[in-house]
Amino acid sequence: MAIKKTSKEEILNKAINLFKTQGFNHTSMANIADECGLIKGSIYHHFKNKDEIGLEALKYISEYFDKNIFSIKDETLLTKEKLKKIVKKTDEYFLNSNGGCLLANLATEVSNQNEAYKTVIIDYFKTWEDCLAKILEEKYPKNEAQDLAYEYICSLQGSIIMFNLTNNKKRLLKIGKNLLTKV
Amino acid sequence: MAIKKTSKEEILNKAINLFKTQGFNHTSMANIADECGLIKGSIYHHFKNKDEIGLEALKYISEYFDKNIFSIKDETLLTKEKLKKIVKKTDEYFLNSNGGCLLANLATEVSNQNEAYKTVIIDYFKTWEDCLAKILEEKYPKNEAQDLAYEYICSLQGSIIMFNLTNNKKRLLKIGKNLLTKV
Amino acid sequence: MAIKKTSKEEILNKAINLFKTQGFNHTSMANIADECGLIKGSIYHHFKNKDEIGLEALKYISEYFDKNIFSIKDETLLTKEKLKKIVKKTDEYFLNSNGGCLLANLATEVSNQNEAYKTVIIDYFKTWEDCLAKILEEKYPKNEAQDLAYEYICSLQGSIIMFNLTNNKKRLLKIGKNLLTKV
Amino acid sequence: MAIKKTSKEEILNKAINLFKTQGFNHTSMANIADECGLIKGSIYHHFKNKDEIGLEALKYISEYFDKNIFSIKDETLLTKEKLKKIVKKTDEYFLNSNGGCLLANLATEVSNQNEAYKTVIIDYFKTWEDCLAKILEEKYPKNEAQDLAYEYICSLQGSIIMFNLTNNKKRLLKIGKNLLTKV
DNA sequence: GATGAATGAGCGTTCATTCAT
DNA sequence: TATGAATGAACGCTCATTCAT
Repeated sequence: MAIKKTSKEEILNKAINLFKTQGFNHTSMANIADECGLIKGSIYHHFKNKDEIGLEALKYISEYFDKNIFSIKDETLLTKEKLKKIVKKTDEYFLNSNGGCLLANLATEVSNQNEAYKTVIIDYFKTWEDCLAKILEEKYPKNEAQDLAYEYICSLQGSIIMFNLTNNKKRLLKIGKNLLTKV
Repeated sequence: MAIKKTSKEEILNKAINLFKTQGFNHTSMANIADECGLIKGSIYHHFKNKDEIGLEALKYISEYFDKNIFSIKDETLLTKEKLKKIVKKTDEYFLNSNGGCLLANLATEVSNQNEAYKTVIIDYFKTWEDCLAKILEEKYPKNEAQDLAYEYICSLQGSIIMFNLTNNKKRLLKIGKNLLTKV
Repeated sequence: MAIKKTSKEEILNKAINLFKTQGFNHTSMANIADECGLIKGSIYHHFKNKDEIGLEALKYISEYFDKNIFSIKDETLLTKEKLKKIVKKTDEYFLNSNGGCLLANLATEVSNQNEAYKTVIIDYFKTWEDCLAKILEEKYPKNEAQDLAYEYICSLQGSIIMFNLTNNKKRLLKIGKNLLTKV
Repeated sequence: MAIKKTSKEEILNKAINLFKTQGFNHTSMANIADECGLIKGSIYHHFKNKDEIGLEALKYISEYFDKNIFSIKDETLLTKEKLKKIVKKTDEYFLNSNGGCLLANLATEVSNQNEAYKTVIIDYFKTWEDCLAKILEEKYPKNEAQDLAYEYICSLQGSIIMFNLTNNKKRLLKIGKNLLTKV
């Protein structure tokens, strides 16, 4: 025994998948452990408790967006090209994200009971909005840019819920296309 | 003993509130019973099991929308007036609905594991979309009307998630206003 | 199922026995349940948690002493007779109390971590001391009476520890005899 | 790696403190390791298992008493002086012993389940009693000397329990003073 | 219809212990 | 020797559910 069988990141990835498809409260430590080929007690070698897994899961995804998507706003591209790139990467992410957006899911399922979660989630959506607004400001006044950004994120989040129910890809992609018509 | 202390509807209402604010899986039969002044065993005189409460909760809300909001489409009013009335009632409902939209919440939390839930939820959103589309068709071609309806519902659902996080009423109301500019 | 199989008092008595012979921390809810012919979850119908069982166990014994032993101080008997009666009942109790004095045991095992326990335990020993002191005051000045009472209780408690190790009844009884030579 | 960070004796001392203040069963291997700046697995390089730590802890204290206190009986001093010296050292030990007498504590908490522990504990108290009896025999007949020794130890042990509850030093010291009045 | 007592499975967590590195 | 990762059993506790009263 005592051979290294897993890593913090692997556990996190398996947990994220389970949280998205089964919900946070319906995912047990045993479920996560199973998925990693461990027994549930072993998870505690890597995480203090279940809440910590949830919090680190939220931060993990949040950081993924920061690094891979939101950072595009600072690239030297034409307005339209920047937005196109962001929309493309965002669409790709959610089309392949079985179970939707973890941040939004946990916003509805647990953020009422967990202030630390709530803070990360609010921060994620604010950063997203600011990222898009900054690009849109190249063509729109500040307020309008912010509103457009907000409305896009809302429609996308609503659309992800619908995509989960109906699996209609076209409709999901339409939200991004709509945004691109604005620049 | 054997005094009637409660009704099915009362239990349902208390359960709906708990499901919305705490999530379905995090709400126990004991929580629901407590809220009704009963002990948990007594709930089973009214509902077969917890899943039935969830299902009837979804249907209860769905029927509320059918009767009180979606039916407006058949009233004899000008296009704009009809839409105005629907938006007003919808906004009122969600502004006062602590914890957001139960249908959308359960769509993310449990619909993956419960086909009966999923069916009701899909039907609810379809009916909603058709209701709006029917009105918008008075001014738009069929496809466009359907798209506008879908996009409004998506933005509203996304906006409800944000409202739950930030409590910003103005932004929630903006979604409806946006729709009304379209007619 | 659902037939009444036990009572709060029965659970308490079984728990007391286990706490005394195995220690509080080494007695599991499953141990207590086993002893009562229940499964561990069922215990929670009668007690909120394990700490409550411990606290009620302490109070239960404390009240037994109040009612059956300490109350003797108010009976209309000669000083010597009162003391004799108390010593006799006390000796009987501890000779048949497998595992010693729960109050003293929990004083060493858990009172450091549980203020509520500590309070009950301190109160028990104070009441005991005051009871004996009141009787001894009939023959001794106040201070001396209090000291004699205290020393008796200490020797008895020490003696109970030894009795648990060696099972020497005579030595346990000697402590009471000693006290009686004082009046 | 493989640097010597600790010694058996250091672990033992930390463990003794924890056993006395938290109880044996409530002290985990991780608690002990923490206190030593190790991780729990490392403890097993020094001790076979937790029971061995407990047993060696008991022996360690027992030997301390043998060497530093019980040995006084063989010094060339007047009876009263010998007793005085023993009482002084004993009082000092227990006044500074956070959590009381480990031997007595484990006598109540675990000796019922562990014969090896029980043997060491019984032996400790027997040696103590014999030590005092031998000195008292210089002034008293054998039986009486043994009884006085036994009663002193019992009162002291009971008094240590009370000291832990009330922190009243004076009362603890009174037990020793009492003994000294006897010679 | 309501209650109180029970059940068995499962929860998140901690435990003592093992062992390759 | 020390470490980090693992194990399996047990912990206290909660769950949805059942049913005689």
